[in-house]
Amino acid sequence: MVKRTSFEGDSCPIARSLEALGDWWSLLIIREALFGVRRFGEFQSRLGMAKNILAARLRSLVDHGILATAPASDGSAYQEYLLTPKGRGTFPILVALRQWSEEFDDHPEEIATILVDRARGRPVKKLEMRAEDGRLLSPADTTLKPRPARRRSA
Amino acid sequence: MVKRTSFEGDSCPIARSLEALGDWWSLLIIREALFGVRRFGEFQSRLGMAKNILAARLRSLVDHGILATAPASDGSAYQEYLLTPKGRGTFPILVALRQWSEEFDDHPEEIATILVDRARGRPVKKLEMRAEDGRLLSPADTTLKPRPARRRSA
DNA sequence: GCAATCTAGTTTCATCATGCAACTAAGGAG
DNA sequence: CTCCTTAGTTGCATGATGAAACTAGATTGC
Repeated sequence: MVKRTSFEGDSCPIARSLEALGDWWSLLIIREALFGVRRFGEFQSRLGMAKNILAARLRSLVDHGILATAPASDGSAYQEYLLTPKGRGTFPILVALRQWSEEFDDHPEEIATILVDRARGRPVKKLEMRAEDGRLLSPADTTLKPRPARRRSA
Repeated sequence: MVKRTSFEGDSCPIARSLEALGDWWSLLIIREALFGVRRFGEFQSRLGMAKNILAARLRSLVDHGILATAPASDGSAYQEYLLTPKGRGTFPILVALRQWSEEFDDHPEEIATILVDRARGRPVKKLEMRAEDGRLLSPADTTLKPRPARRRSA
């Protein structure tokens, strides 16, 4: 087998996420969907990507439960693609990618938009990692533990 | 040109991040680096990837300023790959991917590890988006604004 | 000091994925 | 009924990926 390696059976949750999101287009499609884009043609024109690739990605995202198809809301007989809760759950990932670019990009002047709190128009605060009790954590303050087996009584 | 589209000139910071991180292996290499992996052979054996691909990815990550090469710390004449601050700055992205998988994966029992606060051994809190004043924000509470032009006097 | 081995790659070649362009079939507009 | 739009699929050229073989310099054993 020379095909692209799949992370589907991998036990690492990061690899498992990448299995669904880790190609060049999926996260950008989700970004558009979060902006309210629903129709095939609108994804295609806004992202400027080839239609066959878009069709393949949409199918993959539906298969992974990130998008779902529904009859078009404008009354036409076409369908639209809507984010599921799992799809909306990717929002922190997109925010993390955005903030990383804002902080470390070599040409930040080329970044066109900033994410702001709608009520105040002020930038969203940097994502931070905290312990259950609220202490701010750095990478070095964390470690990995084996996942505890699920108890039957729970 | 039929080559893979590049997001390098794109004005969206998410696309720009994906330019550096958006392939199948880069984030996993960074994950290992965060665990302290530094040497070519150790990346290769832990990730189980082809050596030519690993060499290409390491070169790309160095080019993007995410890794830097340094003489090996064990005194040998080989070199090692160390995360730069920009590389360590990807940690929230990895945490976001991990938490998304933990929350939405269809087979969570296959996930082997959980990320915990080292001091208490308790799971890290979910990343949350907050306004400058600390208010918790949902995706709908945010919007995009054009980036303000940088003032010269600043 | 020299042969054997290890490390960190590069090269080769087969296969897969991506992307453009052309094609198609069902819907809608007039 | 005819034309245009939407949402795809198909074909083909090219780039990316991966397994395996190869290589050069570093290290180790003796």
